[in-house]
Amino acid sequence: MPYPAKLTPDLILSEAQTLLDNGGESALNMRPLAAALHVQPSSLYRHFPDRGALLQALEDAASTEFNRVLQTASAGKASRAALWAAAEAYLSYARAYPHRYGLLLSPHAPAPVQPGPAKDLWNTVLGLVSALSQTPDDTARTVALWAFLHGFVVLERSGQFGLSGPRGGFDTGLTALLDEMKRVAANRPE
Amino acid sequence: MPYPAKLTPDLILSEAQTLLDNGGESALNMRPLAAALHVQPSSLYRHFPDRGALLQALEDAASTEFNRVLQTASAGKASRAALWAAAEAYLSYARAYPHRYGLLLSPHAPAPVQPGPAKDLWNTVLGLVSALSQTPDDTARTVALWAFLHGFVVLERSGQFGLSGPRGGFDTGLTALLDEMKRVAANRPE
DNA sequence: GTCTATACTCTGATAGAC
DNA sequence: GTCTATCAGAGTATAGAC
Repeated sequence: MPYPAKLTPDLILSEAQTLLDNGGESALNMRPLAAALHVQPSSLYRHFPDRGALLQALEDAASTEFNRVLQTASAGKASRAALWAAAEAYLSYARAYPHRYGLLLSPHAPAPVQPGPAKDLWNTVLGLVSALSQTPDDTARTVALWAFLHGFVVLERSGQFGLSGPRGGFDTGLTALLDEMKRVAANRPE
Repeated sequence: MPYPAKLTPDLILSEAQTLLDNGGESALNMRPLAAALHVQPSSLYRHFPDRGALLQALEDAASTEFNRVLQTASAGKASRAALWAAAEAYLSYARAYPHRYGLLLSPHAPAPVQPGPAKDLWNTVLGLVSALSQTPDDTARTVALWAFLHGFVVLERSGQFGLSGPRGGFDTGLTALLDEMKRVAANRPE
């Protein structure tokens, strides 16, 4: 009484996504994945050359998805509101899908210098920041904002804050960074 | 012709520190550690009950060391200069000892809510921030600054920035956060 | 294209001789 | 207090039957 038992890349990826979401990268192993698909581990290798290929596929999907989330959140808003909304969406996504988010900034993740989904994601934030600061290609402020957002996500997740403080820290820090961008824009046409 | 061959907790910790610094937590394993000490793996268990105890000892040492570094860097400076110096020291330490730093913010690290070395570290930064913002127990701004610093460290390390931008992002972001603290202080006696 | 069976390497940890 | 020997488990990946 074999189950559907027909393996396709998409079916494998779907189950792999579930394992990733539940237990993180370290829980995405070939044996449990095969078990969840009612298949022997060796069968997976007919569809993906190795575990790394599986992770890469999930990583690309997460980059694309995350990028779309940020764009949707900021679409049609004025520059400061757009960036604020994107920042909120950033936080929400990282909370909702911590392990997908973790995949995006894993050590082996390709730097966003090379074309690809990660680069697209970078460009989305770069565009929002540059619009607010009215500074073309404002990498410095993009880096600063991204560092703040990522650091907040990581610290919050690791429980390094107590129970108080985190949310206030987010609003305070974000306000400080966005206000500075706005201030620069005001002084720019000088 | 056995080597010094006498095992002490400090000797073990010293070698463990080397392994950690070279390859991170995942490189700190009992077999390589024993080999480096010219000893059999089982011998280590006479001095440490398990691997976790070893990691905990290294983590406490790193917290204490890091705290001392920040205090030394900021000692005797005016509030803004003190905080800026501490931030620079934070970055330098994380760059110089990435794996010790990584231990401090590992998922299993105790939240700085409980007394201990981690709490002391938190209090150091909290004190510097509160002095500048002239806001007692200013957890929100401490969280914001810490998030920024940690995020910057992580992103820089993972190569997520290109070759340009990082350093400018650090100065820009730090300036924005510290200026806001100073501004709040100015408006406080109101 | 899935199966059985297995090779290989790594991990932490323990029992008991000396 | 270090040793030999071993347990028990994890992991990725491959060969070859069907």
